[in-house]
Amino acid sequence: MNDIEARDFIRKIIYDDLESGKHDEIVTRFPPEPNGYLHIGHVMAICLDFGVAAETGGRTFLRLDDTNPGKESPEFVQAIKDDVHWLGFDWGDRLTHASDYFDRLHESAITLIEKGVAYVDSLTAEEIREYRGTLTEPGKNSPYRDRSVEENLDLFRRMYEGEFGDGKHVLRAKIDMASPNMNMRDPAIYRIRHIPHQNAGDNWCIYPMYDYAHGLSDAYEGITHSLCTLEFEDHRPLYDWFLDQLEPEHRPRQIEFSRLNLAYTITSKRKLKGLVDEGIVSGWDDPRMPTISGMRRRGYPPAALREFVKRAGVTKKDKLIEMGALETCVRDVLGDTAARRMAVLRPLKVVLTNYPEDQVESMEAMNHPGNPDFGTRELPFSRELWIEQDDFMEEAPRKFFRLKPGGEVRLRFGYIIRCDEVIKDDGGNVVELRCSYDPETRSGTGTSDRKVKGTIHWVSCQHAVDAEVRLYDRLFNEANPNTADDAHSVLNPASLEIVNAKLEPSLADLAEAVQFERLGYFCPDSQDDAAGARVINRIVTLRDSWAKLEKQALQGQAR
RNA sequence: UGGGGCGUAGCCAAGUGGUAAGGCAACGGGUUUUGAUCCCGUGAUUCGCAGGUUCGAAUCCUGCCGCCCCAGCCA
Repeated sequence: MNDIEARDFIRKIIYDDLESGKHDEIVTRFPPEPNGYLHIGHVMAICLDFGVAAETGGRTFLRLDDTNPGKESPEFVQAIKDDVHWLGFDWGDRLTHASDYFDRLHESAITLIEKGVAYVDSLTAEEIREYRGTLTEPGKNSPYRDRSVEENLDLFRRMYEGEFGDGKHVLRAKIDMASPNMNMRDPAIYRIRHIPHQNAGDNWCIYPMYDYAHGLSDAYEGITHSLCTLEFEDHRPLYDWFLDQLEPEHRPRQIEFSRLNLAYTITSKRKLKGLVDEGIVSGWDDPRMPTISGMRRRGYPPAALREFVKRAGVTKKDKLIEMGALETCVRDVLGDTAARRMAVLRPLKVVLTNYPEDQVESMEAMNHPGNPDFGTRELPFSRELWIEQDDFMEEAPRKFFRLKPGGEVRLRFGYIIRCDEVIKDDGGNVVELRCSYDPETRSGTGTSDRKVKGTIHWVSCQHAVDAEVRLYDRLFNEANPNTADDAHSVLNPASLEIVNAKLEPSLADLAEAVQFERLGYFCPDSQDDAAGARVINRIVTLRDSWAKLEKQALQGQAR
C-alpha cells in the first residue's frame, strides 16, 4: 500500500484510512442517473471511483441512481454500461440500482416518521417554495409540520397505496426551516409520481429523493468513500443527517471534488440533449460530441481519456481545460499504437511525363518509423499520382518546401520529382501538374543521396481507393459555452467538413485507427463505414508547426 | 449585505513555516525521406490584494477583492 503514490487529496484521505486501520478495504461507487449519456466530465469520476479502488485492491459498484422515473430509461442504462466497460473498468457482479433498495428505503422512511423526524406535508409545491424562505431570509414551518406520528404514518401509508394524486402530499424531513443551509430546510424525502419506473416497473407510486436515497444506498453497499462533485458539498450535512438518524451498519463518508470542464465544449446533459433533439448533431454518439460514445466513435482511445484525467488531477478548484491537452493525450497514445499509411484528402493530379506509361513499381514503406515491429508494406507507384492540394503553391512564400513551379520535392518512399508545368482550367484553377521524376533517387536504393527540403505524401491514381472522410472541428467558437446564454449563438458552423479522399490500396479494408502520414489519425466510422463505401473519421490532426509558419510567411509577404 | 467552496505562469498542478516540482501550451535550437515523432534549452524574486506574526511566510493571523455552488416534489 505504501508504494502507491497519493497523487491527490482524495487519495491521501483514502490511503490514510487504510494505514490507520479505519478501513481494511476501500469500496467506492460510480452512481450516474440513467437520464442521458456519459460525457468527458464523467470520465473523471469513473477513473477516480474505479481507479482508487483498483489501486488499493478494493471494489467499485456501478450504481444506476434511478430515483426519478420519467427521465430515466433502459437505453441510457445500456449506454452507461457500454461506456464504462469501454473505458476499461469492470464492476464484476456489483451492478446495482437505487431502485433495488426501494423496499428498505421505504421501511427506513417509516422509521423516520416513528422517530418524529419526518412528516407528511400537504402544502402545494408553490406553497412549499414560499415557506422555504430565501437565501437571506429564514423559512417558516409548514402548518402540517406538527402532525402526530399516527397521522403521518397513516398518510404515508395511503401515499404508498396510491390513494393520492401526484403532488398532493410529500414526505419531508423535520430539520430546521431557519437553517442557513437551504438543503436543511425540511427537504423532501418522498414524492408521489404515478408513473412506471425503468427498473421497478409499476410497483411504486412514491419515489425517494436523491438526498435521502443516496447516502443510504452507499451505506447498504458498504461504500467507504462516496466521491462526488462540488455542487453536493452543502448536501453533505443532510447526507450525514440521514445516517445519524438511521444509524446503518456501515457509515460512508462523502468527499467532493471539482468538475472537469473542457474548453470549447459543453458538459451539461440538458444542453447536450438539446443538440441531439434539434438535430445539430447526428446523435449522442456524433463524433463531435464530448460524450464517451461520441469520443469512442471519433476514435479516441480509452487510454488517452484515462491519461487525460490523470494529467488534469483531482482538486477542488474549478477547471476549464484546454482542448489541446486532450488532443495531446490522443496523439500520444495513437503515435505509439497506430500504423502509418498514406492518403490524400484533397487530391491534385500529378503526371510524371518521363515515367513509362504502363509501368507500375512497388515501393517498400515502413508502417511505423519508430517501431520496426510494425513491419513494412508495398505501395504501387505509377505515372499518375494524387498529391495534396496544399502541397503545391504557385506563388510560394519563402520556407515553403513543398512543390512549386520549377521546384523539387521528394515523394515519400518514392522519387524526387520536379514540377515542370502547371495546368489550369478556364477558371484559372490548378487542375494538374506535369512533373518529371529523377530515376536515380528511388527511395531506399542507396543512390538517393540527393537531398531536397520537402517530402510529401501521394497515392497512385489507378490504385487509389475512394473514401468519404469527415473532418471534425470544435462544436463551439466560445471557450466556455457552458456559460453562454444561448448555445446556438456560439456554435461553430464549420465543425464538420466532408471531403472525397484517395487512399492507398491497403486501406480498402482498414479496421483500426491509423495515421495518414502528415495529416493526422483516422479510423473507420463505426456507423456509416461499409465495404466498398468507406467512411472515415479524422480523430485528430498531427501537430502542425507549418500552419503557424505559413501565417507568418504570408503576413511577411503582404508587407 | 445568508450559507458552502475556491484563488500558485496562458491551461492544469505539486507544495502545508526554511527560500516556488511536474505536465500541457508558447518560444528558441538539434535530429528527421511525416514541417510528425524524438532530443536539448527558455519561463513565477513570486504564490488574488493589503497589512501583521517570525531570523525566515505560498504556507500562520487579520482585513479586503474576485470566481463558483445553493431558494426542484431534479440528480
